[in-house]
Amino acid sequence: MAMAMAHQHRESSSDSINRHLDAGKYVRYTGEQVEALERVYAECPKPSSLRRQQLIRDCPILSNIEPKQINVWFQNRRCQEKQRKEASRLQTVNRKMTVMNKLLMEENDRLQKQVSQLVCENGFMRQQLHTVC
Amino acid sequence: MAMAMAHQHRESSSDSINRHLDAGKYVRYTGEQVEALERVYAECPKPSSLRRQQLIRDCPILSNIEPKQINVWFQNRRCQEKQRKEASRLQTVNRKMTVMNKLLMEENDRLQKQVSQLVCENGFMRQQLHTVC
DNA sequence: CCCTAATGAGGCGTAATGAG
DNA sequence: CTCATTACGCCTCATTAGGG
Repeated sequence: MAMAMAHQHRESSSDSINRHLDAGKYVRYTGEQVEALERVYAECPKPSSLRRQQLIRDCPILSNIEPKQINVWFQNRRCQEKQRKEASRLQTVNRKMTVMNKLLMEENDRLQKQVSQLVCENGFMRQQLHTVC
Repeated sequence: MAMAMAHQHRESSSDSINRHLDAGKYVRYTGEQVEALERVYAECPKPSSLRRQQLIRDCPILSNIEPKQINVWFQNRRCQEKQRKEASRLQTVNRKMTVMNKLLMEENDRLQKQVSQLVCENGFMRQQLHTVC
């Protein structure tokens, strides 16, 4: 019945490569492509349009990507870095604060004890002065 | 049973039918649409596929959106909330830590002064005891 | 630039199916 | 029957891409 039909093989003719070749708009770039782009990004996160065109020319791996897409890639890449950087900044600040907090509490404790000690000695001496006079 | 339903729906509205419908690709949903979706989201961030279909039926504003798109909307919405929540959590923790830190430093300061004071008194009395004996 | 819609990859749970 | 496999649906996550 319907259940049996359901398990017939569905025509999955959408290989990622075919998708790219026909009218499919959305493509994942290959590991190599991303790697190449990342290498450029590391040196220059904001390449000029000239630089981008050069990139496409020199790098055969990227030749099937449109200049506009390259531009979008860099925009998205910058955005991503910004977000990650902010997140990790907050994390770092957080960690440091935690450590600082701990140290302060320890110091606080130490001072508390010191105060008690001194107060104690103080009282003792005060008493001795009284008995002497 | 739920599976069977899902498959039936899959069969009835086959891929080929959907193809030409998503010819006009990327659309921003209107304020009203988003508002309606948000209202549902507030109560149920993860509606079942049945619930989503209901939603489309009851809500004329959403009738021109495909079930799949509704699903995508909820997925993206959940993702967004998660990110925002995490970010604001970190901010909050940070603020609290800052306050805590400040208080601790003040307390520390106070204790420092108290210690100096006590040490001073202490030295003085020690001297007095010496002169007396 | 920013926000967000759309897509692909990969993981998880489970119903269907086949082998023993 | 049980156990392993597998195909499917749904989810998250990261990524690509469209428009304001």
